Amino acid sequence: MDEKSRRIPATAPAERPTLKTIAYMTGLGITTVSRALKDAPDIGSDTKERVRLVARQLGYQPNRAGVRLRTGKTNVIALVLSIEQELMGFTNQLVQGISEVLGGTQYHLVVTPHSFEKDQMVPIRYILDTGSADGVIISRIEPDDPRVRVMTERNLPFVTHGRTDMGIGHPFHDFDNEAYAYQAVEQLVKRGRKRIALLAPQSRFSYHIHSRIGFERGLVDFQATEVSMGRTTTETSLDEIRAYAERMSRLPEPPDGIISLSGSSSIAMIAGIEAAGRRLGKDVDLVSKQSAEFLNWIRPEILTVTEDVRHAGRELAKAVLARIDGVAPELLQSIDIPVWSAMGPTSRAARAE
Amino acid sequence: MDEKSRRIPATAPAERPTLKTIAYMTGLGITTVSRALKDAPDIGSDTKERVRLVARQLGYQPNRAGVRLRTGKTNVIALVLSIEQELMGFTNQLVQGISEVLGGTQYHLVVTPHSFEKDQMVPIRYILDTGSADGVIISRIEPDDPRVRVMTERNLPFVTHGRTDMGIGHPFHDFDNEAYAYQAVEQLVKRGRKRIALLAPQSRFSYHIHSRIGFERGLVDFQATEVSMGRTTTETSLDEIRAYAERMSRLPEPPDGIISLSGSSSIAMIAGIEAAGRRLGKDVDLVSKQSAEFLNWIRPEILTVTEDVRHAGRELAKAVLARIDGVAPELLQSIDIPVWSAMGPTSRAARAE
DNA sequence: AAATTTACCTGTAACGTTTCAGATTTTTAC
DNA sequence: GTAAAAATCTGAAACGTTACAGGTAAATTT
Repeated sequence: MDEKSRRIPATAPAERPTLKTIAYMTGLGITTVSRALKDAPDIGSDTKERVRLVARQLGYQPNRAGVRLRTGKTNVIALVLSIEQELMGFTNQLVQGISEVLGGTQYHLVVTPHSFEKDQMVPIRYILDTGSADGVIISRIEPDDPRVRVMTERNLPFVTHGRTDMGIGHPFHDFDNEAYAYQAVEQLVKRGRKRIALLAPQSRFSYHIHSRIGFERGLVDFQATEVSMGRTTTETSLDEIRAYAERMSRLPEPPDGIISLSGSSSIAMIAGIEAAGRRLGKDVDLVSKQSAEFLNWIRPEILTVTEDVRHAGRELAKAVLARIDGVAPELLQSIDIPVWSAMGPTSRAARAE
Repeated sequence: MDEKSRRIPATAPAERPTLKTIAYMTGLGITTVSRALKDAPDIGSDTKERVRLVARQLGYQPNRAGVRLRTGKTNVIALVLSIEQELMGFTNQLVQGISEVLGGTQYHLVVTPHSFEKDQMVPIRYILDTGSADGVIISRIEPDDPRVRVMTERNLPFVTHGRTDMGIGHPFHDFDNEAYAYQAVEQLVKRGRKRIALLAPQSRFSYHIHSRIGFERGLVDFQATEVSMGRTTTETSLDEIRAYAERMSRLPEPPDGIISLSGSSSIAMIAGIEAAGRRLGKDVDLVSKQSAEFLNWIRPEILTVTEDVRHAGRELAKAVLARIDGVAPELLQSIDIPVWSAMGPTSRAARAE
């Protein structure tokens, strides 16, 4: 009775409205309200209108736990990431792109990282066992990918950022790394380069193979030769990449063209090359893919292709949503082609030097 | 009866176990099982042991929707991000750090971006209205931040990446930008620099103020003068930063020292400085904060402080979890101090040139 | 006018969990 | 040997939702 001992303090938020609230306010049954909000055919149109009005007025939002418990629908998209992902803005862009699409829907984005390559399956199994997502987005795809196999078997909608080679028609979005590598060779040969090195990802990834194929096709078509990068990949530590690049640059016949699949690796490459006294754009040309526009700020001479990861995020999100809605996997496959950067504002800086 | 028309195909996953399953297998009541798994004091210790054994055997995981519906506990931490966040790996690192901590718990990480500064409150209100998270992590903090106010009022556990000045004791983790700016001036003066410019974030952010304070204190203590950056901030587009840096570098008395609060801005600064024909380390020194080690790969001469955003992520996650567990906000406040990079491997590259 | 159809609405049950208020058995106290 | 206390266990109810099986009244058919 005392003012201070009230259950509900003055600042308490209004109780969250439920179907019951709306049912009470409209004088209808809970079922009717539920069906009205779903635009079911057996509800009168004026009733629907009335229910919708009240629902809007109250700011009704369906309780996700209720829906999930009853129907199993989580309204969650899981983004499964390896923590070894590229540093330079990749995840950021991907998340932004996905969110752009999910923003207009009831879906939430849950980010689920896993530590090591061995644990690849852990988050997938967790999602399968607990039913904690309606759809999954994975990256760092391998040609024969166990994650793809198990999600296909268990009928969990998913999309891959990258392609597999498993004879399973699944949704994917990919960047055309084959075309990139091929065109990169072409660009280098056009600049008179003949001895070319390819810094590719680890061989287990699908895009290693794609870039190798494009690269080798390019070597043949444009008549250049390969200089080996040894065991160095884009996953190698930057220090080691730098060291390797320096050693390679001091060879009697060093490469005069280098193609890199990763922006951060390129930074280390440049350091190594220049440490050996070779000059970019003069002694050697570098072609690099990047996920954020930054290499040309540093060295305008670099030929760059910026993979639009944000766009990839949008495509991936749209694909997985469509898959959840039952669209055939074959209709949810897309590939981005490389776009070569025109020399940007920094080219002026270069000329001024 | 026909093999093909069975309800449960050979590949069907075993039904997910629930408390009911365990109750049935142990011959106990559902309540008992529930209490046993929570280690409640009114359950016999041998019963507990038995229940735990069966639960482990079955791979029992509590149904999150059930828990959430009944208790309101979501087991979700929401990371609220502005899409204008720094490009170079910031989000990535933050997410990784948070996940590292959440990985050992029942909590999931939901990433909730919002588009514009105007919409700052939208995701917060959504979370409050729908109870969709047990805790919230926000960044880009303002001295008087409406998000902090409303979450405090409504008693929603949260932690800020940055400090406020509202007289509200709330959990935060921050980088000591004041110390950074102060020490940056010191470093520059030590190198004989006297006319110093500060590229700070927009003035509405708390860390603008902190860096200004440290900067101005440094100017006084070490007897240097300021060269204005005009309206240029770390949020200005890279093109404009470059243009401003170039113009500034062509002044009759250009700055001989520049302090930058953002790694990507520094790239644009460098481009502008060099476009004007000035040389880093010779005519002008640059001090920069960065969230990933990359500036010294590019220009070894830059004095860098790398903010360990991954560590920040861990601290933020730990703080918000502790806050959920009722730990006093005042005990959940931490500040990282600047760590100046020793010249790394690239310094060799620099010397070799 | 009766039978049938149509249009519209609704109560019950269930999803998996926890809280509450007991219930039963065993132990302790006297 | 009985009363009280302690130790263990449990069913019912509720969180918010939707599927199901039906109910009622009006409109249509015959």
